[in-house]
Amino acid sequence: MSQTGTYHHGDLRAACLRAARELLEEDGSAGLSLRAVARRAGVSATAPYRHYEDRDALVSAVAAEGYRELAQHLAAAHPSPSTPDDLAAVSVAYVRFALDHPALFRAMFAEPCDPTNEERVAATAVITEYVRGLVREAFPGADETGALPTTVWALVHGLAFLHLDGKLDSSSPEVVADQVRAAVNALFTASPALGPGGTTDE
Amino acid sequence: MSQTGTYHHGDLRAACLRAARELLEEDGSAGLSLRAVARRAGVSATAPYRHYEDRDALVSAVAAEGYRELAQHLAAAHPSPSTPDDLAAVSVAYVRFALDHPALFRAMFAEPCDPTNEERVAATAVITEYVRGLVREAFPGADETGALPTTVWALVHGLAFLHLDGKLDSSSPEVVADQVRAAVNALFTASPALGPGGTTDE
DNA sequence: TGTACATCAGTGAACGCGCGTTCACTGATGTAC
DNA sequence: TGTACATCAGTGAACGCGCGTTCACTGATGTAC
Repeated sequence: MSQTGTYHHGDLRAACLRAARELLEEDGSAGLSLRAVARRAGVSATAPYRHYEDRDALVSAVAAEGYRELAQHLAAAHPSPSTPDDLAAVSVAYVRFALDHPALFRAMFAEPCDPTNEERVAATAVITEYVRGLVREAFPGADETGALPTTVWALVHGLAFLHLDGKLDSSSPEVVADQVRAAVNALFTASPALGPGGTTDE
Repeated sequence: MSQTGTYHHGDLRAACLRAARELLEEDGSAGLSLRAVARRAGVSATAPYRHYEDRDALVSAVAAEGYRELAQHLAAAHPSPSTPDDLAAVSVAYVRFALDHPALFRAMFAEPCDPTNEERVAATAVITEYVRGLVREAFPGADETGALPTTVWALVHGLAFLHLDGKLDSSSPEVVADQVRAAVNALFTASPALGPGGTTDE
């Protein structure tokens, strides 16, 4: 436990993760290099190799951490939503997370990643199940076809990405939140005027 | 019009665009370098600079082309949808486009891009308006709040990205299409069991 | 129709850069006796 | 409590790479007269 502070770092693994997160937010995924991480952690360029097999392993670790944080963030918004409004609150939290950690969110979702990394695959499975589970538990009856959880997730995920990419008005958190709530509402309240009935023309 | 084929290329601008597209699909956005494009076009490393100011300009041109093609692809699926089923068909086309051109689609949407490039900004505006317009014209009455076009777009966009990222079953085009239709249907047919009525608890 | 010349679209050498990764190494740590 | 030694976690030089971009250049084109 005696750290001279010079040679042995103490917890370089965690320090690398932290540095990687910072670089990601500052310079985007292009700025996330092993050498930059080492530099920021105040350590030689090759030191991180003691803790991560290669660059991909680091990126996957960052993504996995992101998934865990996202799940926590959603749980904090509402631990067990049971009404459309509850679900809207969780949805707002999802989109907010994306906007607050844009590069991290992109790294989590918008990058081809090797499915070799166990930690990452596991973390992905956890968040996937968590999100689906939220909807399923909120509306157990509505899940006959099984499409609802996916629909809700896709809707919210799409909002997150469109905001991230500047395709929607993200000028203030309130504007974003209102828009997310409106969209989720649209999903859960029918638009009677549209009733297709038998308009299928094929 | 007399091309020796050696010195003057003829239409290097277009050839670069084509090469960039190919590289994108083969190696992902990481493979899209100006030098690789030049190599593939059979031209010296610096020749592309005659046609594109820098790498970003090339990427933006690729993205802009992608937007135009996406719009054409959607129009081909259904030129003027007016029922939920029509809209579902267009939605399927949207997701299919993403899955058929994954790296292009990512370049179009999942990458921070400079808003300086006029061509790109314009192309973005066109596709945005096109997509929103589709929904608005299909259901003019339903657009009181203005949320519906965004909701539909976000839903479909989210499905595209979740599929792209391997979070949903994309094993066959039919499976994907069914899922997209189911999701769009869920949006346009209410789930009466859920009716919130007055469950807002805030 | 022929020629002079401006312009255009390429070339290729060169620059400096940061990257991932390897390697043999060495200083610090902690454990067995 | 002291010491020998295995192990662990760093170092730093070095490799080869591909990149974006600059520069002065040159071959081809086409137009004015």
